[in-house]
Parts: sequence; C-alpha cells; structure tokens
Amino acid sequence: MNQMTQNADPGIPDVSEMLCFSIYSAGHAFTQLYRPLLDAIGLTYPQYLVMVALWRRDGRTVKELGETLFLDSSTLTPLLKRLETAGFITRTRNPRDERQVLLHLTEEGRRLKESTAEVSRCVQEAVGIDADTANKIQAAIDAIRDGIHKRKP
Amino acid sequence: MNQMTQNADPGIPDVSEMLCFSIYSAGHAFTQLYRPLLDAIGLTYPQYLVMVALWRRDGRTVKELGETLFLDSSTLTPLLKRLETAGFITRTRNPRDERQVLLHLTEEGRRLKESTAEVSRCVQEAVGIDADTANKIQAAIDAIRDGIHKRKP
DNA sequence: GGCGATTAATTTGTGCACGATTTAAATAGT
DNA sequence: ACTATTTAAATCGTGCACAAATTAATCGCC
Repeated sequence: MNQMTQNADPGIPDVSEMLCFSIYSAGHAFTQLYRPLLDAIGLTYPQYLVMVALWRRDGRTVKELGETLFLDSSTLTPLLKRLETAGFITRTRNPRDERQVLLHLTEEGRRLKESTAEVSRCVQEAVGIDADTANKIQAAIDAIRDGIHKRKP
Repeated sequence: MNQMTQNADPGIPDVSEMLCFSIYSAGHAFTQLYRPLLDAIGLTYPQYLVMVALWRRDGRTVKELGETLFLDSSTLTPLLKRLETAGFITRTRNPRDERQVLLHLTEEGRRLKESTAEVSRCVQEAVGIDADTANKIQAAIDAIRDGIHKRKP
C-alpha cells in the first residue's frame, strides 16, 4: 500500500467523483478566469453577469433580473447599489408601482459593453472547446439545474 | 414586436446562453438542494465537501486538503475552525514541521458519515440522471476546469 | 371605502471565496 | 553558522449568497 492511499477509505467516494463538486469547482475556476479580465473594467464576475443581462434588456425590475439570474433581492440589492455608485446603472422607483425598482443603464454603463469583446474572446480561448460542444454540455447542465429547481415541493 | 423582447438587444447574448452562467447557476442550485439536507446534520455544503474529503483520507494538512478542493488556506482556515468548534475535527500542528496543521476526524466526525447515505440518495434522486450520464457530463466539466487552471501563465 | 393578505425591495446576520499581507518555521546558499 | 528565500497558515478587507425578518405599497375581498 503506497503513501498516497494509506489512509484512504474505499467505502467513501472521492469528492472528485461527485458531479456537484465538479460544478462547484468549475464555477470557482470561471470566477478566477474572469477576475483579472474584469478588474480592468471595474466589474466583479457577478456584476458582469448583471450587466450582460441589462445590456440585453434594459429597464427591468430587481425581481425580473433576479428571475433571469436565479438570485434574490437580498443578493442583488447591495450589488446593484455598488453598480449605481460606480456610475453604471440608475435605480429608480417605478411611479406606477412604488414597490418596484427599475434598473437602467447609464451612458457609461452602455459604453462598458464595448470593452467586453476582448473578455469574451479570452474566456472562449481559455475554455478551449468549440461552440457546438459547449452547447451540448450547457444543455445537460441546464437540465440538471432546472430539474433541481422544479422539485422544490 | 412583443412585450417580452421590446428592449432586447440582439447583439448581446443572453446570460442563459453562456456556459459560465450555466455552471454558476447550477452550482447555486446544488447548494440550495443540499442546504436543508445538511442542516439536519449541522453542516454547510462546503463543510460537507471537506468532511467527504476527510472521510476518504484522514490526517491531511490544510494545504493537501486545499489541493483536493481547489481552495486556499484563507478560505479553509475559518471553515476548519468552525468544524473544530462543532467537534467534528481536530487541528494540530505537525511536530515534524510546525508550519503544517494536521486535520483529524473526531469520533463524532467519523460517526457523521453514517448520516449521509440519505443525503446522497436525495441528491441523486433530485438530479435524476443515471450514473453513466453523470460521469460523461462530469468528465466534460472537469476538462474545462482543468483547462482553465492549467493556462494561468 | 376599508382592511387583511400579498408582493417588492431592503435590512440583518452568517458563512463562504479570494487577493493581499503577515507571521513563523524550514530550507538553501554561501 | 547565518542570512535570504521559500513555504504553510493565519489574518484582513471586500464582495457575494441566502435565510429570516422588516418596511412599505398594492391588491383582493367584502
């Protein structure tokens, strides 16, 4: 019995064999991959995802954004305040329903979009797989995520 | 042009089409799936991953554990202190190299393993895919993660 | 019209995750 | 032997992520 495995318990799976761990650690790897690229434009990775969502469709409420990103307002509120402080978005109460907060890009926030072509290119290169393969993996992961979300009861 | 897409910018991809977002949101879904199951035995999801690693092989250093989980000591130290306070592990300096901290399961920590069969069963049922499919997805995700880790320079 | 229930966002408290810095121990080079 | 370098943990500060509780506006129902 060699040094590496002398205390290994064969009845317990290694974390490396758990699907949840693969997803967990791959998520961290993406965060670390994005960090230096996004530092340059003053965003964190979750902030970048928010901006991508807003570049796609502006004028959403916090709730709508949360449904897109699967995040709730207690996560988004402080993050959105930081984006507001940075000058990338505005947060205004909806006059038609004062409970809602409407999110709008500022001119600076819209301009930021132009800086991200390089980010996407770097990430795509680092991931190093073709779009078709990526789509297949993604569909499988989305199905797992949606399956977990559905069976809440 | 319908209501849903009236402000959509076709030049920007939806977050839902980004592989990194699928992994990001699937990771959250797993955390939420595990939470109520692990609450019952007094662990968080990252703590559970640490325990799985230690059940597999006891007596590791913080560094070795970090290499397994892709986490560094600034994340692990406070988490391990909480596991120590909870009575599941001990943290002792290695007398042969006082820089290192050795991690050992307590009797209670070892006993906890018996409570996790039910957890694994629930997760497997929620994910709802066969082991073979899971392995294929996992291999693809691991390859992406390892590819990202490798190209640091 | 008024009031209980619902809804949207915020606040609060805990626990990761990680870059950067610090502390202390071991090792290397002369 | 002694200093410079390297290594392992811990510490510090910032920013998610989320449950639970709170606040305030709207809706539903009578």
